[in-house]
Amino acid sequence: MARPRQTEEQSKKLLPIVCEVFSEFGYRRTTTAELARRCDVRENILYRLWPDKKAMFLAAIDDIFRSRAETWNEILADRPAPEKAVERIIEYESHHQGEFGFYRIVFTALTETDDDDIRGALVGMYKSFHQLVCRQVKAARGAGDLESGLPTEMAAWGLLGLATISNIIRELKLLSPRQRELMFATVAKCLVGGKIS
Amino acid sequence: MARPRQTEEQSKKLLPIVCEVFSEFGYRRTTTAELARRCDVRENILYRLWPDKKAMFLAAIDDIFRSRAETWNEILADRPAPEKAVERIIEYESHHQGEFGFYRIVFTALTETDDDDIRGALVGMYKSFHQLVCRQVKAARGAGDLESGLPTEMAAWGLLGLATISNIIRELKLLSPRQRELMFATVAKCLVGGKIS
DNA sequence: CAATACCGTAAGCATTCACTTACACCTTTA
DNA sequence: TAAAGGTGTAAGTGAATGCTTACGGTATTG
Repeated sequence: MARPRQTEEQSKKLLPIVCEVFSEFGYRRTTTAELARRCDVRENILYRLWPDKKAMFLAAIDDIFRSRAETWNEILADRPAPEKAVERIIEYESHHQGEFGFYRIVFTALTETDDDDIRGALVGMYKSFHQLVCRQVKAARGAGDLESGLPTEMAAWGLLGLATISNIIRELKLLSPRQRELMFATVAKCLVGGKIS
Repeated sequence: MARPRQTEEQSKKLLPIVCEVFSEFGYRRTTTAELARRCDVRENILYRLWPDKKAMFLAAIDDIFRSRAETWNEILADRPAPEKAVERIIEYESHHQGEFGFYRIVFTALTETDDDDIRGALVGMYKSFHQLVCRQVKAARGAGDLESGLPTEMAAWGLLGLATISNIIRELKLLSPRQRELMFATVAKCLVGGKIS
C-alpha cells in the first residue's frame, strides 16, 4: 500500500557519524542540533530513528564496541599464529589507540552510571572486552611457557587499565607518541608474561 | 573602615562540598543551583567566591588532588619503612579507592579537555601523581632488589592505569570488593617487582 | 556614632536545548 | 491513477540553567 520504512538503513548510515560526534563532545555537551547538523538532516529525523538522545548514545556505545571487536578479529584472522596474537593486538592498540573515540565515549558514559541503561551497556561492554582479552592472553600463554605467575583474568584487567591510562596519556599529551607506544608495549609484555616477585 | 573579607575562609569551608557534588554528578550535570543548595547558600554567594562555574570546578580538581596527596603523606609518615611504602599505599588504595570521588572528577574532566584551563589542571595533576608514584616505586626497589626489568616510570604509569581500571571495576561492580582488592594488589606487585619475559 | 562595604535574600534575565508540531512532498502499492 | 503512508523542511515550545541585579541588614573601623 505504501512506502516501506527505511529507518533500518538510515540509522546504519548515520550511526558512525553519531558516534563521532559523541566521542568528540561527550554525552552532555553533544546537542541534538549538532548531531543533526553533522548528519546533514533535521533533528526531527533523528527522533524518528531513536526515541530520545539517550537511545542515540546507547546505540553509539553498542556500535563502538562492535566495531572495535571487529577490528581485533580482522587483525587476528590475518595470520593464524596464536602465540603472537596478543603481541599483534598490543602493537595495533599502541599505535591506533583512541582513533575511534572509544575511550572518549567510555569516559563520558562513566559519569552517567546512575542511569541504569547506560550502566548496563557499560557493564556488558567491559565484560565482553575482558573475556576477549582473556582469551587472547590464554592463547598466547598456552602456546608459549605456562609458568607465568599472574592469573589470566588479572592480567587481562591490567591490560585494560593499561589501555585506559595510555589513552589518557595520549589525550593529555603526557608522553610523546613514541614514548607512549614503548611504555604500552613494555608494560603489556610484563603483564602477559610477568611473574609476581 | 569596613568589615574584612571572609571569602578565603568561606571558600575553604565550601570547597569540600563543591567537590562532593561535582564528583557525584560530573561537571555538566552539576548545576550551580544544586551546588548552592548543598552548600546551604544562594547561588549568588558562590559567584562571589569564584568568577564562574568552571572556576569552581578547577578549584575542586585542585583540592581533590591536594587532599589525596596529603592522605598518602600521612600513610607514609606513620612508619618510616621505605621498602614497605608502596605496599602500604597499594593496600590503602585497594580498600579506599574512589572514596573521595577522585576518579569521578577525573573522568568528567577528561571529557572537557578542549578547554585549556581544565586540560592544564589535569596535566599538572597527572604529572605530579606520576612523580609521586615514581618516587615510591624507586624507594621500594632501592631498598629491595635492584634487578627488576620494568623501568620505574613505566611501572608508575602501569600503576596509575591499574588504579583507573580498578575504579571502573568498582563503579560498575564488575568484581566483588574482595576480588577487586586481590586483583589490585596482585597486579601491582607484578608491576613493581615484575620482569619482562 | 556614623560611614563604609561586606553579607545574605530574592527575583529575574537571556540563552540553550531536548523534543514537538504542522505541513508540503514523494513513493509505493492496490 | 489514486489513496495511504512514509520522508523532509521549518518553526516553535516549555523547561532548565548559568549568571546578574537590586536591596535590606549587619559587622567593622575611625
